[in-house]
Amino acid sequence: MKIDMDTAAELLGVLGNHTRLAIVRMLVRAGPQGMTVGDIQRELEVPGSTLSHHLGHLRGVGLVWQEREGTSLHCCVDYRMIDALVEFLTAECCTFEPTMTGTE
Amino acid sequence: MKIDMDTAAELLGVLGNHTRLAIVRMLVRAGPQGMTVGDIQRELEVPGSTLSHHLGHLRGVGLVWQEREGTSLHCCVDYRMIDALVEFLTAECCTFEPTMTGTE
DNA sequence: AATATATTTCCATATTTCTAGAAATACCGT
DNA sequence: ACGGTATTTCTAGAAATATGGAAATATATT
Repeated sequence: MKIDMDTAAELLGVLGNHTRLAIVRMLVRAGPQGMTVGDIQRELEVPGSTLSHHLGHLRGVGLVWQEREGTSLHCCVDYRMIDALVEFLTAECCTFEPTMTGTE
Repeated sequence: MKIDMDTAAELLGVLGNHTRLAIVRMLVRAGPQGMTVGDIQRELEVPGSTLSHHLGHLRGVGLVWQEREGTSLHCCVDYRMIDALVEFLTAECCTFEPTMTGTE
């Protein structure tokens, strides 16, 4: 997956918050089955409304998706987005040679 | 170079701004000799005070350092910081197995 | 229907960030 | 010392973000 600079800046901005980065890290570690909002809330000890707000951000940029299971919402991270961000940084910001794929 | 989550969040936040990401990308492409503030300003067409503000942020987290040459200030990106960020993302956020280096 | 649990939405407030003009500072050439 | 170019600091307004309580919504159980 290839992302442009606007998308990259957006992803970076969303991850550039302590709480949200912690959420993503937790979700990554939780593996494919993810965690419920409540699980996250208990671990992070953050009010529900605040957590929901942050999850909204993460959902908004596609880093996290949710699936209802009964009364709970399972949250899963989309690894592809993180991979895409790493790829962007590596390709665009880690070399002083113009990108070899020559997109522009 | 290994960074912790607070540092990573800080770096991500600073890079999560369109203008600043553009600056870093430009500096990376400019190579080791970097660019002057004026060069950046001409390319980005942003007021000096605004640019200076953003450069301050980048300097603050160590992503950019500056060296005076006459009346101009040469700006250079610290590749190690970007590498460190990529490493952090790869190690902490790209796998659902606990880090194999077992730091905690 | 009533209750309980899980989560979000609404709302207000506090704080930070972005932006940029104006003034100040730094350096250089004459 | 003066004038010019480069850049920062000061200042402030506007916009965005963060936070969390209270009410609303969704689902399940009895």
